[in-house]
Amino acid sequence: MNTKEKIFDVSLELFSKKGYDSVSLREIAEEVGIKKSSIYSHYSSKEAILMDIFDYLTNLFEYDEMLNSKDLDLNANNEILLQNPEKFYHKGSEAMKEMFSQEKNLKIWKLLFIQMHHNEVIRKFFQDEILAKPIMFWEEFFTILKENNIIRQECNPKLLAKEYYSFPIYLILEICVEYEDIPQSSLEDFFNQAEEHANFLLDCVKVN
Amino acid sequence: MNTKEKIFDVSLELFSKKGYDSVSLREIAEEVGIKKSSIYSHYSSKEAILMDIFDYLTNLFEYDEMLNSKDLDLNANNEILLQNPEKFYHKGSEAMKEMFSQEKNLKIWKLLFIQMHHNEVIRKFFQDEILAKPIMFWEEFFTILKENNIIRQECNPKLLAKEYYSFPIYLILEICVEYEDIPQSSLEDFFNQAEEHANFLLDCVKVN
DNA sequence: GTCTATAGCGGGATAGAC
DNA sequence: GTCTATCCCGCTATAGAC
Repeated sequence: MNTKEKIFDVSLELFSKKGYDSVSLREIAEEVGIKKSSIYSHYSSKEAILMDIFDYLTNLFEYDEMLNSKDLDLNANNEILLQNPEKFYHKGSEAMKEMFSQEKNLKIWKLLFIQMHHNEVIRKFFQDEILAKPIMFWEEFFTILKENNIIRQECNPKLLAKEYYSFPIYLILEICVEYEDIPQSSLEDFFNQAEEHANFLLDCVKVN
Repeated sequence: MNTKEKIFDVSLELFSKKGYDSVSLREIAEEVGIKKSSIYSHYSSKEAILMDIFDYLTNLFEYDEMLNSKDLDLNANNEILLQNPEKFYHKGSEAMKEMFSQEKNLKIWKLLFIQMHHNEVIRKFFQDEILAKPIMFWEEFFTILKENNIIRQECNPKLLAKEYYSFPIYLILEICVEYEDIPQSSLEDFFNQAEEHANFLLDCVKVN
């Protein structure tokens, strides 16, 4: 691993634990094993490191979207929906699990939680990618379930979207507040709770 | 209003917008209308201001708990529960609404959200008072409803507690991310959504 | 690319006149 | 209590030797 990659990794690690402001270049350099001025051979400024990490996040999200677009394009999967509603029914909870399957992802979430108030670009990203877009997806999801009479007609898809999504967000917040390094046991517990939530909510609203 | 109170108010305002680290004494002093060194006639350090604000929060929470203890002592209200289950049934949603009835309270939430990663004392407070204790309350709430056969026997009170509480937490997060100053219209929307959520969840689990 | 040395700045905090 | 002046410190960033 070259020095620039080390700087990147160490910075992500420290920023996600303490926040951008509280981490000094000296601290990063020490952890990497160089002097702080050497950082400027790789990055033009401290802010540039943060933005490099942020670009990485952005790409990661776009990559995930690309991967998922096949399975989660709700319109394209209408046939599956009509032929095998039960299978489609739990696609949501699987997607949610996948979202947090990597510890790295949770580290990124924590960084976003800590950093969004400081940096306008990151705040906007959080607002759009973490809050708004997922809610839109779930709303569409429940709308289709409703249209196809899989869930009860008195259900409000917009409400259900938030019912569905607020739970994992709460779990993430819980984890981020509780741990500096997220233990594996906590992740498994997280999955189980998310799964239980998905089953509960879907059972509540489905026809029959 | 005396100078110390001004410093307090200005600091709460600025800290909740930008976070403790990003606010300088110079900035606070300018807003108050004095020089930064004069702050030390009222507070021994910058940290002392934050801790003064934090003490205020702590008292506010204790005061709320005292006020609510009469109505929300679940054991003491068992009679009401048995005589008039419907009334008790919605006590929860009312308590939830009350929790955010003041704009000041939301400002405090925002401060906690921003600041909890920086300061260990505040992190602990957030973890206990904002996350753990309310969940314990709701778990007890749903346990009693279950014992008295008001909600279905297959319900898991611990899960329901999080189902119930994660929704308003999500709403608060949404508001904190979206606004510097929280507009009245957004607060009303908040109440309506919280109410809709409470009705939805309680309808889902009640017997009949 | 990495180092030492240092500039330049802004932060929190203190001393002492008024 | 408020001011001006100043101190000390740690920060980001730069210059220049190797």
